[in-house]
Amino acid sequence: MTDTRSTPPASGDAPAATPDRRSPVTLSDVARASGVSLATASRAVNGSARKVRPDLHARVLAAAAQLGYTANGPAQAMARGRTSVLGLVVQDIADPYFSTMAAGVVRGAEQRGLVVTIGTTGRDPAKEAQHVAALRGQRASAVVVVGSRTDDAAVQARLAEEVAAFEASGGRAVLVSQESLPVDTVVVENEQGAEALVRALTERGHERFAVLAGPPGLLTARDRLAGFRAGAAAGGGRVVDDLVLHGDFTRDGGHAAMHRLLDSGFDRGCVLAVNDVMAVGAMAALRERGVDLPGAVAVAGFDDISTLRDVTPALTTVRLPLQEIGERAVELLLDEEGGGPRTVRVRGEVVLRASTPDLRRR
Amino acid sequence: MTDTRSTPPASGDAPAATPDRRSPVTLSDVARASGVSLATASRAVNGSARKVRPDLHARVLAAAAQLGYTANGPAQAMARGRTSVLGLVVQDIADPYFSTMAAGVVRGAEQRGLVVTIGTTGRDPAKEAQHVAALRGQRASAVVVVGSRTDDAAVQARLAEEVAAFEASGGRAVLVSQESLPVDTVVVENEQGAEALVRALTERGHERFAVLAGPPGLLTARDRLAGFRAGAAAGGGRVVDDLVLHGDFTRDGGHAAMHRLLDSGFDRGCVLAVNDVMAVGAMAALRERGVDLPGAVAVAGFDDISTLRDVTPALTTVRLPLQEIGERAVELLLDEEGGGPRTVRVRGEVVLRASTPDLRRR
DNA sequence: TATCGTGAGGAAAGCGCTATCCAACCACGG
DNA sequence: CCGTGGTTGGATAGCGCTTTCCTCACGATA
Repeated sequence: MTDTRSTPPASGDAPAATPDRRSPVTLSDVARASGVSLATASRAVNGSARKVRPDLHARVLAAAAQLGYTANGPAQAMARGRTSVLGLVVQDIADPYFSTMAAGVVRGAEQRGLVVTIGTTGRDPAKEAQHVAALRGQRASAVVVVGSRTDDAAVQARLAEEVAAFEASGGRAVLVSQESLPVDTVVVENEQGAEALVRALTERGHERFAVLAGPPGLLTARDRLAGFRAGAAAGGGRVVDDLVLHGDFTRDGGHAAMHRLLDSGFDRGCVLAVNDVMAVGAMAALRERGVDLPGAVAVAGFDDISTLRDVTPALTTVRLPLQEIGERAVELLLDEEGGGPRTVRVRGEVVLRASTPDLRRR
Repeated sequence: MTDTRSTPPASGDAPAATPDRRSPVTLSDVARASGVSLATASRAVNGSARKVRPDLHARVLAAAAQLGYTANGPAQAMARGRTSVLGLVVQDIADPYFSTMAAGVVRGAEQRGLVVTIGTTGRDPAKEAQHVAALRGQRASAVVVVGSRTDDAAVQARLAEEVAAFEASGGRAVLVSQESLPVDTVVVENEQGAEALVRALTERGHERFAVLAGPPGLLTARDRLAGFRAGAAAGGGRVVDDLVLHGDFTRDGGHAAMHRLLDSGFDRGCVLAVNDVMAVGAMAALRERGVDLPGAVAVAGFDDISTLRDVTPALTTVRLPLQEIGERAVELLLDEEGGGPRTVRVRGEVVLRASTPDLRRR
């Protein structure tokens, strides 16, 4: 197995390239110019398994640089039967959760000479499978799906089917966050993180918890909710069922849910949001209603989105190494597969900040 | 490797497609299965200029569906001489400024059946040209470079050269934010927006302005600074030169610059940051030093990053339609070119919030 | 010196698809 | 009944590159 990637070894700073040439320079041109055969030129320009005599090798490279040769990607892809494309599928690239992860994927991919394409689903899980299918048509060599994890069995089955087809056609696939499928996966330990968060809060004297729980069908949200419950129970506190409100997984979802919670008479306790943006929405709602934050109502989130680290009061949350998750996904992609599907588990780290004051020291 | 495909011509077998087929189905398979020539199959499967008799057309489509045919992207690209890839080059996809714009580009591209690839420069302007070159090698049909706009002439020249080469090879290019090059461009009216912001602030009674100005070589930052100066002058206020501090274009850059500003004795006035993330960093610094915000020191930013809309006090800024900019760039790309390079100008809108109180009403 | 193994260059066969060119075939009009 | 366009299918020539094979030269072994 050669791991000679096709990354043009041409040093980035070619001395006198002439990229203004009109009709594209082909490898044949290079071969002709350097007086070797097409085959030799090909072997010299990319790192083939076969060796080329040093002087010829240098001559070809020089000619390539002089002519401003750039390999024709599609042609290479076709001859090889595979592109060097990594397809990334996310819900919404403007969402910091996904864009941070994407940054990790892009970094990992660029290091390895892969091009990243990005597809978005706009929170429609059915589109994930469509994107994977399209990527298969493009002969992408890898795909990373940062999933939504719904509980819609038909949708999941469709995705599983497409991912299987993708792998069957020779590509590698990694899912982030949905371990139910038989594929390499990076999972976030949502439940464990949520539980640890609430344990830390009960230690600080918080006892009465409300939850802004996100959409009912979203497994990520559900896991976090379960973790909140477990943590509360373990710490002797409790999550009152009446105080579990569902809503969108967005800032506005949190904002609306918090208003509803206040409408229902809630005016003291700790509000746990299943992600940071919802928590921030909740804080906005509390401010609008003139509630003492964090005196009367404390708030905590999940994710530790970096652009949200400067809200006031500083938000207690569970830090997820989002960028690292992206990088790990790429690693998983490129490592030789051992046996069955592997799973990388990533833990969050509880970060206590001012939005959840220590009640016992007060 | 023989490819004796045992394509079962038995039709009407199962209505469901069989995407689990191992060796990829080619157009030849479809042609054979439907009893037409390869040429006809090609014409039927994609929208060729040539017409195909309706019954044949239907038969080919049926066979394609039945066999689970997916076109081989690279092969099509090679035969056509062009892919349907739009290359997007940004500095950092985790930065909300770029990710929001990227979302606009992705949306526009997906609507038009283009695949978006994303390249990042990590704030190194020289990498922009490299990415454009690579995209040319991939025979991308379009490229959008969201630029850094440095004043490094050599770097700019290199980019101009690569973009020209890209266009010469038949692709379309659009730059965002750097109008100095002879290419279609979307420019943000930074100076105008900055001036309008400061005018609005002087109307509210602000008179003494400090500026967190970003890197000296960054033209975007420089334009905004110029706008601040113009606005202050017009409104009878002033930007004291001693109070113009340079630093990174990031949250930490703003944070550090604000600390320096406070160290220098600044303790009253309005701080203008050249972007929102710097403004937020500055607010954090003020909080750390116990400065009355916005009482003693007011703060304003630029961009109106949506995840930053919930900081306290709410940040006065200039709203930029980031997502729309991305979409406009794609439009520019696909429209038939008229004559010379076109320029789309986008204005910002001043948004006054609590971080810059109205001094006269107080 | 004759033979074999090895290493490296060259010719050429595709990769899967599009597009050009040809050949049928049709419906007319003369 | 034959000539003329106008259609539409089919054969086929590539697109630019990788990758077998094949060949040849060279040095080592007998």
